[in-house]
Amino acid sequence: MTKKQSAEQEILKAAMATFVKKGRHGAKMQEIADAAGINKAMLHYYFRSKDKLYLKVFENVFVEGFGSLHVVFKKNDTFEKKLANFVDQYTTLIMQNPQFPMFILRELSEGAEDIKQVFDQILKNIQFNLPSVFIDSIQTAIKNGEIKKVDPRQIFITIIGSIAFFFIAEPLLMVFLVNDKNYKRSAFIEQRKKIVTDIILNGIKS
Amino acid sequence: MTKKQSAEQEILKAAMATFVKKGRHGAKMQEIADAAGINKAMLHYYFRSKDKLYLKVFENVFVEGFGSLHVVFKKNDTFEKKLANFVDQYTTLIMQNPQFPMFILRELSEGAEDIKQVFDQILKNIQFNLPSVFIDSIQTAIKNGEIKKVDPRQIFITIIGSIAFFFIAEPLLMVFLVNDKNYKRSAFIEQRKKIVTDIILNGIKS
DNA sequence: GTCTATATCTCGATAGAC
DNA sequence: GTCTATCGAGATATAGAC
Repeated sequence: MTKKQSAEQEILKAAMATFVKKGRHGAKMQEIADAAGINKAMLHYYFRSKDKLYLKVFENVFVEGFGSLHVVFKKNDTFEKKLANFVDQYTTLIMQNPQFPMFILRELSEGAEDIKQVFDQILKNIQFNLPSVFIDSIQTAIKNGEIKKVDPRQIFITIIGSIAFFFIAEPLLMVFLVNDKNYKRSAFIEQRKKIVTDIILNGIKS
Repeated sequence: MTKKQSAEQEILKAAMATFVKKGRHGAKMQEIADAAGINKAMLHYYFRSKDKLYLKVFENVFVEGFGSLHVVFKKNDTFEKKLANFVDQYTTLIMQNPQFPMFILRELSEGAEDIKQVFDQILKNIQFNLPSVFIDSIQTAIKNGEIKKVDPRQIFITIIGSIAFFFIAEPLLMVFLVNDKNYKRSAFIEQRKKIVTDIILNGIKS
């Protein structure tokens, strides 16, 4: 039996799906209500306004999607294994919600003031230290002689970008990949994990 | 003297800036009119509707921003030089309009039907063959023994992603980079050209 | 071609019955 | 808590004078 969720949870779920797909202004309250199978007035009853609902969604997406990602880096291990592990885990995480990265980046790129404030607040609350954990780890690997002396910030961006870009650009990439009879999404993504790890590791190892 | 452009051109220019920044639904006609220094009614006079203006903007952004990019690959040269050249040129191109990639990907990700149709039409008209030129070039390099046997589609995505991701994610990355007193955007981007080229080349060379 | 005024419509929000 | 009906703001679009 599918356990009936509370109306509030149903709304939030539907709102996440709708905002993630269409963005802050593209998504309509009626559309969210329909997706939740709930009357439009209830959205206001539970969340007061579209803005408040939207900000709640943004927070949820960020925390659910990326909040615990730095945990992947806590192990003591060779940089090679840390990298392979991270690429694998991060890719797998995104695969579950392929539109999350685009949503976060899109909303930040619009530069709305209220989003900036909420975002700062989120970062404080969840102690989102992925970059520093990451960069510390890279610096250690450089000192150990595992990898070449390359600006850790650049390596960080290259790793994250190599993983996330596929999902961000997927609708565009599909235009070209879909001609390909060999294209199978899940296999391609699995292949991608390995290749991204290989390229970056070979690209920076001593 | 600044040569006075036609009203139509002024509108299109303002519409591009506004839609690129705020997206299809975030941008308002009044805002565009103000940016163009032209009465709002003129927007409808020249472009009939917001939808039509928006689709025109999408087409212009894509063609202006990426339409001629494959030209960079026409030279007969080593793969190493072709890659370095491409990274340099593509980065420089995006730097002139850093928000173009996000705009294109964002609008495609929303999956609106009219955009899909216009997009198919654009691809036919401009013969956007960047991926095939790219992939052919990679396949040749594999046969020559210049680089390892790696799926060219994956290499393509990695190269494009490594370049574009910085600009797509810039508002997010700034949160972390800005603490850094050493951070100078233009220098960072120049440094990035070299590092991306190095990582990928070392990552895949035989 | 350009502008003012206004019509039309979409959508977020609320009132009030149940 | 939930629903129907409706309001009102704001945005697109048009009419019509110049």
